[in-house]
Amino acid sequence: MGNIEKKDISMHYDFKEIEKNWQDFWAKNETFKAKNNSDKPKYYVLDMFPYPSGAGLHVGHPLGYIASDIYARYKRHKGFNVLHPQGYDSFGLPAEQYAIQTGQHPAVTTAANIKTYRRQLDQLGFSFDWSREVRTSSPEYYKWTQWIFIQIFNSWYNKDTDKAEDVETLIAKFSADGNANVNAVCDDDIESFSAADWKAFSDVKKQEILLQYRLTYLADTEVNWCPALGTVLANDEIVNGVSERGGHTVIRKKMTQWSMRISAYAQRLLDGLNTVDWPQPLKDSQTNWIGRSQGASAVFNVKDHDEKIDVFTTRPDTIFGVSFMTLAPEHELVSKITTEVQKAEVEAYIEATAKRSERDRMADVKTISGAFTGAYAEHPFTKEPIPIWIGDYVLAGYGTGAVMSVPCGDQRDYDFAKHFNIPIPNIFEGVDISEEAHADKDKTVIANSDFLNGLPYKKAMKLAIYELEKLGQGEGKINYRLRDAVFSRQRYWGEPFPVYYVDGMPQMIEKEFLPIALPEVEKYLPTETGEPPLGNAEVWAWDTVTNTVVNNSEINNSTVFPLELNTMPGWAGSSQYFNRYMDPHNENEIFSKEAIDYWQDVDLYIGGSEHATGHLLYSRFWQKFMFDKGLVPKDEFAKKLINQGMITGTSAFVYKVRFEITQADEFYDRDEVEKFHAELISNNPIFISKNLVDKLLASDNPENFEFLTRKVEGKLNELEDLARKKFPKVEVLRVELDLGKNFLMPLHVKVNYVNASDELDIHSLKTDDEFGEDFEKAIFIGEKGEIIDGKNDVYKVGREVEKMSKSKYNVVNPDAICEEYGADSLRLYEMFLGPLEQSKPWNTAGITGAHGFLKKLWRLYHSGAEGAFAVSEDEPSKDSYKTLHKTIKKVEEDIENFSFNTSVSTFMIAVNELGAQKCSSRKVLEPLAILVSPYAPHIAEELWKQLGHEGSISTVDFPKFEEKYLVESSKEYPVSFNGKMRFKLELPLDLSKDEIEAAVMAHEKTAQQLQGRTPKKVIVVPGKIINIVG
RNA sequence: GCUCGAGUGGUGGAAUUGGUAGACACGUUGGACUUAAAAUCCAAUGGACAUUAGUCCGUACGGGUUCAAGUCCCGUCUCGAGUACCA
Repeated sequence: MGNIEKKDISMHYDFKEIEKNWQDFWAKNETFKAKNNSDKPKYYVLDMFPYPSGAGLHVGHPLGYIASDIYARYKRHKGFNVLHPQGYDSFGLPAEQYAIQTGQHPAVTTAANIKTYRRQLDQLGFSFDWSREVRTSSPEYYKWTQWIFIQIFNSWYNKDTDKAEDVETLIAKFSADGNANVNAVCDDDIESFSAADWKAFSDVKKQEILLQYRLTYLADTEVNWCPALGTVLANDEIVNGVSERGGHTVIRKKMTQWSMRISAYAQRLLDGLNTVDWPQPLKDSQTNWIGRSQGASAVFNVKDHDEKIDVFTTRPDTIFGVSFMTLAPEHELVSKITTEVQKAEVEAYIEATAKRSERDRMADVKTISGAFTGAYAEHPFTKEPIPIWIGDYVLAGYGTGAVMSVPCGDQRDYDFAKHFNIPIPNIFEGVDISEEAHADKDKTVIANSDFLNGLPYKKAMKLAIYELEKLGQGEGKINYRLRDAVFSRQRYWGEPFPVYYVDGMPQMIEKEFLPIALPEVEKYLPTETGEPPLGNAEVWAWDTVTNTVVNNSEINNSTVFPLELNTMPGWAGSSQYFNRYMDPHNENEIFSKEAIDYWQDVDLYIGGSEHATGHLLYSRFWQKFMFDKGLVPKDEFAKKLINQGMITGTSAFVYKVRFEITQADEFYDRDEVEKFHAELISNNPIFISKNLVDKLLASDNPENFEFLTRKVEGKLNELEDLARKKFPKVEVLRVELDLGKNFLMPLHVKVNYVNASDELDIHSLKTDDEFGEDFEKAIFIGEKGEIIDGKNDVYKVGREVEKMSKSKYNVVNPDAICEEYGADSLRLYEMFLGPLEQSKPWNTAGITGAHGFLKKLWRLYHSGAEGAFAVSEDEPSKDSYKTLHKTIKKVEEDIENFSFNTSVSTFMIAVNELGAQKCSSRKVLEPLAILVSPYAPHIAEELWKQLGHEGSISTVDFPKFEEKYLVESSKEYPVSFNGKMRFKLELPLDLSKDEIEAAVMAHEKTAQQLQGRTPKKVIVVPGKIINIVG
């Protein structure tokens, strides 16, 4: 052998060599390391934090990363100091579930997964500043998550200043005036106390009271408990009444949990949406989630009791239509007011509703159920008695958990009243309510309502509130659907709380002793006594003398105390990571003032829309909190946000024909015969090609089936022989095609065995490691109807767009694409597929277009002998200049508009044109390389180097567009007759309207079109179009 | 049910203010090169009729505005996403 010819890199487009070289170069030179100070303006481009899953990336995942990378690279060319970091949201359920099953420590699996992720990200050529990488599961990082938790704990929300303040200011108020004049967001059931009371309270009592005000607090809450996962879930982690992860049942349960008082920020979270450039659907879903509604609270006294029922209503104008009250079954008054007679019924009802899971409750919304308490409330105006019911259509968690039921104006109240035969008084003028409630507000006039008679909705509403306030039995009120967020998880693989307990009261650990590291445990399941997994830790107690974590055996509750056993939820680590990236290795502060003052906020944030009501809401909440504390300069962390669409898969199907065996089975054991048949059929499948499928489905012409039967006769006979050998005593034994209704069975096959023409590689399928055996004896009938044997025919698969998933065998791994076509091709193709925000199907076949483009691009710079690098110093032709500047203009506009798909087309057009022009001028090819560089950075760097430049292309100035190269002297006008384009006419652009009209009318084709008619009108839009009407 | 978003060739998609519908790419068909294949290059490619010149239809469907509508207005249908007893 000896001399294997070493190919000159300049000779052909060797993407493997090029991509590897430049990835090494970038890493070695830290090309994309961002400085925290610069004369350049800053720009912060961020991708949503990835969870490093075990499965690695498929081609759908990098879509957003490619877009953000293009934008980041573009901004560098435009003279910005760009921050483009990446890291891992590495706490999470999958690693823990794996740990439970295998005993493998989640840290080990997580580290391995991160390694795979990193390799996959690196091979795509992203311009991340890896020196800033963070991992939420590393103690250096979660130290600051714990620190933020402490800050939140030490804060309360002052409604007077409308911001979070230190609890010290609250304590000062308590000491001075008690709590009567404190205007705070806090628990509802707070007793009032004077300054003297406060001073007299025990220490524990004071702590208890403060907990009711803190922005994160410990309280008995109705939580969403998921028994299968063994943990509570936040509202956004439940989809359709089951857990988002795994789809497990969720039930309501009362538990002591940490909660975040996000409800304090409801209005500001709503208002902030108007200040950010985020997609409207995302804003809409946050708006819905926060669920602001304006109305009034009204107080109804309970007859023969001291109790009051506080309700929230959006329709105080309908207060005279109240004919009953409904309380949620969980409402605290229920047990107090229920009469002896009704007790049994009410208790039975409460028990029945408590048992139902969230999903059950949601599933039968239509079933009306409830019970009468026997008690009556008093109408604030008429003083009439109103029966009090309970019903599970009233939610304990919304408003006050009680409603004033106005059946004539609310469909749910109406249905409930109908079902239980409760009167339905009509308080609307001229409205028929015999069939359904009248929920319309506009054009509604109130009647039968005392002082509200004759008033329209808006006026009645104001007056009703005024009168309620006068009575001291209500006031105008705004209510939010947004609940406080449960912040405890009964899990191992999450941030430990920096909390220990003294007399049952939570105490924060001082900042200088953080982080409190996750302890080692024997097993990752809850303890036998039902405590969270940290209950298994042996070294999990806090020594207040040494300020260290010590063995549980040392707990004495005087100096050594038990630590918190819950961990923080998944969103804890991702709620401030974007700020930590600004100064990720700072050991003394979460980030320095200089860093945050320089970077300010995220300029562009790209990620999936699935985070709308989770991460993106919690992050905004924490940001606003940090803003209140003066820690960050902006109260919204991301100016612009884009949701990239999903890439779906294009599944491939083969079609199995069913066939049957008819026989007499009286000589043999039935089960045995059936088993044999089943095996015979599954071992000898017959597949028919796509067009035969279409033919058979299109008509019930029996000839098509006969044709098919003839084709497979040989095989059927062979099977019959096998069957006869096995069961010789059977005389009638026939194998034939099943021509019944479902004669076809589509089966997924791996998409990588299908080529661009949808032809199946049968040989590879049959030798597949996983499924080869299933197809070994299979017969494939091809497009022409031939049994495939070598190259006599081809088998075409059917295709269908489905979600990319392992079970559908349509997952495409970027590693394989990079291997065959290179990262630059993959990047271009992903962008070329369609608009970023839209979801679109992946089909590997199309990548040849992007790859072909790169080869053509390469050839432009390699027009020398045998493809050697060659550019000329000659002045480019006018056409080449025009092509270049047209491209600069379009690409710049496209990137600014995030329309990456159209700029790829633009590049293709440019290269096609320059190729046709035989352009090899440096003056065109140099700027072209820069234009392409954000999209296909490796090839651009290589070309830049060959053009004779030192160093990276990445910060070279973006080419400047010059209008003068596009100025034209003439235009090819489309000439339309009655709006239909008939021919084209080249005319100078400096002609006046009249001159254009004259030129067109003089044209022979015009006469031909008009055929002697006189046009009624001639429309001329100079530079655009000519339309002749007549 | 409610709230958004979208319907354009065989496929992904383009069309900037209402102004040449289908750019660009895949696929398909034919051709060149080759012993052959791959690669590459050239040509055609919305449909129907005519196969020279042309004509008609065509952006989910039905109306409307306009010299001109994929684009604007009204109504209908279909699909997708989010949300779901929120008083």
